[in-house]
Amino acid sequence: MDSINIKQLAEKLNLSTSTVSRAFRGHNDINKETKERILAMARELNYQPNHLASNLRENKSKTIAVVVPEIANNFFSRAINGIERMARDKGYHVLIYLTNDDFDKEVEFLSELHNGRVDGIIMSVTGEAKDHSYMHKIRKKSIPLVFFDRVYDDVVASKVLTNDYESSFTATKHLLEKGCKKIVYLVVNKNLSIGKMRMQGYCDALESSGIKFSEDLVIDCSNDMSSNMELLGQVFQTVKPDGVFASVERLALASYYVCHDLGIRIGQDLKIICFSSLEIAPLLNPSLSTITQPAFDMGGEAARILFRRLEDANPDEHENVVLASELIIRNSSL
Amino acid sequence: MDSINIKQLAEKLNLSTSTVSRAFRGHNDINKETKERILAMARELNYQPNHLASNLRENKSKTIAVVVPEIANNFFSRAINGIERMARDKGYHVLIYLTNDDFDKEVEFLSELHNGRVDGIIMSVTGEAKDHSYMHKIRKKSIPLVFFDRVYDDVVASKVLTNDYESSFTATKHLLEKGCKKIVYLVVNKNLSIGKMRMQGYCDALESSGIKFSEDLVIDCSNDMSSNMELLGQVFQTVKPDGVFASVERLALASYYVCHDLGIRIGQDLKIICFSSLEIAPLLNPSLSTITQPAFDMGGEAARILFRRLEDANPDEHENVVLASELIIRNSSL
DNA sequence: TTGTATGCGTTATCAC
DNA sequence: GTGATAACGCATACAA
Repeated sequence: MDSINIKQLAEKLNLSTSTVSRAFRGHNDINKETKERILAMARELNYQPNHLASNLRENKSKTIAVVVPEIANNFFSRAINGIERMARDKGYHVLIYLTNDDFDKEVEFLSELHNGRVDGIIMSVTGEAKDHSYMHKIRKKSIPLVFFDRVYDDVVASKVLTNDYESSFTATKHLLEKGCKKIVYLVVNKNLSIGKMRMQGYCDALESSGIKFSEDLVIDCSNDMSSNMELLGQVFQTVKPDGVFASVERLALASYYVCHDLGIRIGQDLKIICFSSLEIAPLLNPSLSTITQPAFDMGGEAARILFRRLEDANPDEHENVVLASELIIRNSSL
Repeated sequence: MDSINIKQLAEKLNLSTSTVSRAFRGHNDINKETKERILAMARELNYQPNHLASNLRENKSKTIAVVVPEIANNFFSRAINGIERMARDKGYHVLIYLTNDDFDKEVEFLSELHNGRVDGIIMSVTGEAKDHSYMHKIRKKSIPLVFFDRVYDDVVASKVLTNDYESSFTATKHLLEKGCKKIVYLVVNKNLSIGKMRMQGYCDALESSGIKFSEDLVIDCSNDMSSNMELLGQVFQTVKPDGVFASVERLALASYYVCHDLGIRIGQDLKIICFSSLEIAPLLNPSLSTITQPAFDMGGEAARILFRRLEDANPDEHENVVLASELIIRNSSL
C-alpha cells in the first residue's frame, strides 16, 4: 500500500485538490466542516502532504544543516542536542554533516547545500587553517549561515562564541596562583581563531604575573590520540612543566594517559586544567578542573539566531552572541 | 544573487533544458563537447540542479532519518558517526531526530517521515514500553526501517544487535569469580528487549553459580541522574550489595557518584561493571570495567543494511546482524 | 467558501 | 544528438 496523494484524497471526498490543500494550511478560507471532513479522511487513509512537492512549490525546505568537525565529542554532541531541540520547536528538520576536520569535506558539504536542500546552515569549522575564501563565493548565494565556537574571522556571518579570552586568562591565573612556574599551552591549531583567543588569554595572564611568554611552551598537537601521547610524553619529560593548560578536552585526556603511564602525579607534580564539556570530570582520577562551555545553550542560541533570520527576514543583519563558560576547579589543579 | 535554474542556464547556452539536464545525469546520449560546455557554464554561474525538484520527479530523497533517544551519549554519538560515514560514502544525507526517550515524540517523528522526506529510517527505540502497535500501521507504507541496539521484538524489520546475553553472562560470572555474593542489576527499563536480554544473562550466570535470583536485587532506575543517585544511595546502604552490574553507562556513573559521596570504596567494597562506550573508562577513579559495544560499527552496519534494501530492492528481506561486544576488566571490578 | 488553472525545477518520453 | 512536452504533488491567484 503506497502513499496516497492529494488528488486521490480529493476524489474520495468529491472535492477539488485546492480545497483539500487548504485544509492542511493555516488559512481560514475554508468551511470548518469541510476541513474536518478532509482531515478525518486523511487520517483514515494515512495521507500526509508530500513535503518535497510542497517545499518545491514554496521554495523552502524547513530543513537546516549542521556542519561540525565531529560528533563523538561531548561539546559537539551537546551543541547538536541544543540545535535539535530548538529546531523541533520551530518545526525544522536537522541534517548532520561531519567533516572529521577535513577541510575539503567542509567545502564539499557547503557547496552541496546550496541547491534548495536546506534553508540555513549552522557550522563549526574544521581545524585546518587553509584558504577559506571559498566561503565568500558561497556567501553571495545568501543562504543564512551561523557559526558557533569555531569560526572564520573573515567571513561575515552571525556567530555564537564563548568568552574564551577571559576564561583562559582566569584559568591560567589560577594555575599561577597555585604555584605553577612553567605552564605549557596545548593546542591543536594555533591559527584557528579559537586557538588564538585562548592562547592570548594564557599569554596575558603570564605577563600579568611578570612571567615571560615562551614559544617553547606552546605545544602544537594533532587530533590523533597516540601521536599526541607520544609528543606529550616527550614534552613532560624534557620540558618538565608543572602546569598544563589544554585548549581542548582531548589534549587534557591525552595528558592524563601520559601522566598515568609515566607516574607523574597530577595535581602534585603537574597541575592540569582544560576546556572541556565532559560531564564526568568529577569522576576522573584525579577529578579534572575544567572550563566548561554551555554547549547545549550555544547550539540552541545558534539555532535561535538562524531561525530569526529565516523567519523575520532581514538577511543582512548579523548577530554576535557571547555566552559565558564556567570555570570549575577540581583536584587536577589543586 | 539568487540561485539560477536550469531554464536560465539553458537560455545562456542557447540550448534546451532537456539537453542541459542530460549533462548532469549519467547518460551518454549527449555530445561530449556540449556536455563540457554546459558543465563549464554551470561552474561559472554556480548552478546546481535543485534537489527538491529532481527528487520530486524521481520520487526519492537520497536522505535517511536516524531516530535515537539521545545524542549526548557516547554510544549513540558513535553510532551516528558510523551511520554518517556510510551514508556519505553512498551519497545519502542524514536527518537526526532525538526522542529524549519520549515515546510520543517517537510516534510523532515516525509518522512525519512517511511523506517523501526520507527514503529509509534507522532507529533505536525509546525506553518507554508502551504499546507500539502504531509501528505496524506505519510499516505497511513500506519505507525501509532498520533497528539497532534497542529494538521492538514484535516488529518485523532488519536489526543490528550485540551479543548482550553472552556479555552479561560473562560479566556477571566475572563478578562472581571475584568474590561477589550479592550483585545488584541496574536497569532503566526492564521491559525493553535490551534490558531483558541483559538481565537474562545476569540471571543465568547467577544460577550457574548456584545463586538464586532475587527480584529485590533488580533496581529499576530512570533516566534522571539525581533521582537515580537518591535511589542508589538507599540501595547501597540498605541492601548493601558487593557487586553492581549496570545495564547502561549512566547507571554505573551514578553509582560512582554515590560511592564517592558515601565513602564506599569501588573495587574493594563494591565491584562495578557495566555496558559502556566511554572511551576514558581507564581514567576514572578507579578505572571502570566495561562491556564495550562496537557502536561505530553498529551504526555503519545498520546503514549498510538499509542502503542494500534501498538499492538492491527486495523489500521483504530482513537481515539480522549480531556484533560482538568487548569485555574489558579494569580496577572497578578487581 | 470552493473550483480552475498555472507554475515551482526537474527529468523522461517521444519526436525530429 | 537535441528539442518540445508532460508529469511529479502541491499551493496559490483568480474566477465563480
